[in-house]
Amino acid sequence: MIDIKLLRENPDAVRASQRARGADESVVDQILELDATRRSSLGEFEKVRAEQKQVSKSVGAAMGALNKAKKSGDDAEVARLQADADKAREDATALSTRVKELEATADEAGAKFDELMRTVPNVVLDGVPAGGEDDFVTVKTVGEPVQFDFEPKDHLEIGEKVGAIDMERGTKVSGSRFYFLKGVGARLELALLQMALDQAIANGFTPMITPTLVRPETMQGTGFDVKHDAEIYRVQEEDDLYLVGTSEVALAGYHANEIIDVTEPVRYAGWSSCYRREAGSYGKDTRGIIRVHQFNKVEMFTYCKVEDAEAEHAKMLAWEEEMLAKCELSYRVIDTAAGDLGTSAARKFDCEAWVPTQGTYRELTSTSNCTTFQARRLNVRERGEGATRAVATLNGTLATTRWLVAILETHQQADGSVRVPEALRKYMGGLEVLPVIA
RNA sequence: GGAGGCGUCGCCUAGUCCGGUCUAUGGCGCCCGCCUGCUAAGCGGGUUUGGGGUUUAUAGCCCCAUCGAGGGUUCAAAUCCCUCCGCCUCCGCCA
Repeated sequence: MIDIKLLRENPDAVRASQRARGADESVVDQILELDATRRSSLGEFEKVRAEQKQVSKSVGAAMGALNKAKKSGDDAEVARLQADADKAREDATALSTRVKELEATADEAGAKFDELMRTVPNVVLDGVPAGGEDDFVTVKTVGEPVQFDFEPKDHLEIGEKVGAIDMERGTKVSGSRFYFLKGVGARLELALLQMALDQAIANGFTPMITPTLVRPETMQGTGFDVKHDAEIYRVQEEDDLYLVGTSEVALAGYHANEIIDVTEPVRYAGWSSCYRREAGSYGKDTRGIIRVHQFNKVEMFTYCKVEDAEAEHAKMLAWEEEMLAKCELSYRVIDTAAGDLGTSAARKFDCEAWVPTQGTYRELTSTSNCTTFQARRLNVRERGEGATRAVATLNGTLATTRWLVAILETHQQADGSVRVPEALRKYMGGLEVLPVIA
């Protein structure tokens, strides 16, 4: 959720952001109007409510005096006080009715306001390219696309040759886009994730193995729409739970409704399976493990002061690049255009690795600066000068199953074996080459 | 799965049976001040969070909500009723 104060004080900033995203600018004026309505109806309700409380309290006092008089047996006094009490009660009843009406009006105005506020995506940061998916800016390109003196095979063919991937049986057991990683494939993924976790720990992240089923409010707080998002798997027959598409969800929810100390950035590295329905991607990336329903990931997640967010974002990008370098991959970094940012992100950098048989760069990492947007929804705050305020949250990918695609293809050799990148060897018992077994 | 108990403003706690100065008690911790060579002790004050209003404005002041969450009953709910969430104990089942 964006900051209503920003929208009130600088509506043009929000309009500009909406324009850059290709989203509706008119919501700004609609919200300003609903905000005014909401505040005036709230004021009215509170005024009458205060009155009602006064009168109601006087009923209490009258009852007390009445009971005292009854005990002392003064009949004339009892009659008089009884009349007072009845009168007060009558007044209170009338006010109570009025309060209920005003409260209903105020609640309605508040609900309308909230509803529209929730539809507004995060305000993009200065420098984010305007436009849609194709309007990204390439920040830099690192390494050259690998050249082969033989015809390179795609990751699945290699994966099968070295006994790393079994798609056919994955499909048999669970359906399309499911797979088995076996033998060196299983080892390679664990090596990659373990290397990512070690790097994260070295950089001050606390390792976390997170829940992968979460409640609707956790999902929603992170910025996902559980009712309409076709990407989310739901477990709803007996339990109202949702399978996460990333451990970001659990890590963002971790400090929900808390006031935390972010004098220094609080960093978590989440290790989890991730689940995505991949609805609407029929026919796209159907071969191999590039687009699958279930994969594993090590994800960085930071809570920090909003002033520190951009610096932290740069660090996350650098850490992602460090991982790519260790895997000896060629890649480019893109600054995602406003219209292609998620709801929560104010800026997003993707690292895309070169995939030889596709002749293109494919996304391996994504790091988003969500500024205070997620924290406001999840109610994660810090103590500031006299008051509390929302913290900033950021996330970034350190490793995923998809990395195996780029690693297998980039480091393949003429006979179909695969050279293991130096940095990964110690995580694979010193193995230097994945040998051909089929 | 069955039966029961519990959830109070950082922590502990009074209040809940029987609704009405509860404007939620007291202690610990923490903050400010006083006192004192220093420290400790002592004394005084403060100490949930969110929202609205007032103000040039941080402050200050006024108001509303907040006793796990949400509904309900009532002039009035921490207190009575319902639903949900969480924690604990016992029994059963599975490992």
